[in-house]
Amino acid sequence: MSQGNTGVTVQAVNAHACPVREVLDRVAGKWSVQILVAAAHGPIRFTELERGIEGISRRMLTLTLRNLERDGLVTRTVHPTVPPKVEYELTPVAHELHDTLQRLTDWAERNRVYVAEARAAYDAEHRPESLDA
Amino acid sequence: MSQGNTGVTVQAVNAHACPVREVLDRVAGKWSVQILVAAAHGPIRFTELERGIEGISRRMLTLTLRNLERDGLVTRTVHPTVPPKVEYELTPVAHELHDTLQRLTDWAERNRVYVAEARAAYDAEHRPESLDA
DNA sequence: CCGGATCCGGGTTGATACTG
DNA sequence: CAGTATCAACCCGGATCCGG
Repeated sequence: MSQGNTGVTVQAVNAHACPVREVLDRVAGKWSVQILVAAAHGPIRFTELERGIEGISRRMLTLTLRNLERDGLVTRTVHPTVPPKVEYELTPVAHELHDTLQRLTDWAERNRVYVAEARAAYDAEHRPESLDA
Repeated sequence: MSQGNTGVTVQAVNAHACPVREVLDRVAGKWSVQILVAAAHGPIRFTELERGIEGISRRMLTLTLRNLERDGLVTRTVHPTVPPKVEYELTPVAHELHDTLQRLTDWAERNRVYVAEARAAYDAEHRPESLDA
């Protein structure tokens, strides 16, 4: 448990800087946000998440879920039925975060093309991938 | 320039998922946000940033600045003076982002202790680091 | 003062196989 | 169904040296 493979987040030791990084580090994981979004509608099962996120591995799903649970963003409920059944649900705090995340989404939506164009222009200028000749 | 060390961002190929990840990937870099914050007040010089962020290396500062510029979030202005002088400034779009980021900060501030406690509780429960005995 | 280039370690992710 | 364990690969980030 010391050779780097225990968590999914980045939040190393730089949270001291500013609270912005603190929250970003918490959701900076590759899948955290998607899980938060997927579970926003209500309780959802492990397999449901796995099939709904498309591209995530069992390992990453478990790991990310663990961290989310650790931070008090999701609750884990085990139903001791014959075929095991575990449901994950967002906590109120997580719902607040999800709400805030949507504002970021708005920004992304609004400026998506702007950024894409800026990037294309920059690449055309600095990355001689295809010049006119 | 081919063995992985060309950029600072994460934005690999998973931006297709949702716009949330798209924006998060863009600022998920370890220093992006801090630079955005530091430059929010107005034009700022390279060295100013370097000394103001505390802990960032020249390399990372340059790299992050490049990506920010590439995405159209900052502008780079070179003053051909005797000692070179380069100033960076946020674009309007970046200012919007910065504004949105502050909402996230609010969330972080409000729930900082909650998360910390949740984490402590979880660790105490699942990580036998120090039991009562 | 500003920045590029290379070397190199460490953390995070992914694939796969195994278990209750 | 829900997870865990191991192995390997990849990318990010830091240190340092060199150039304008």
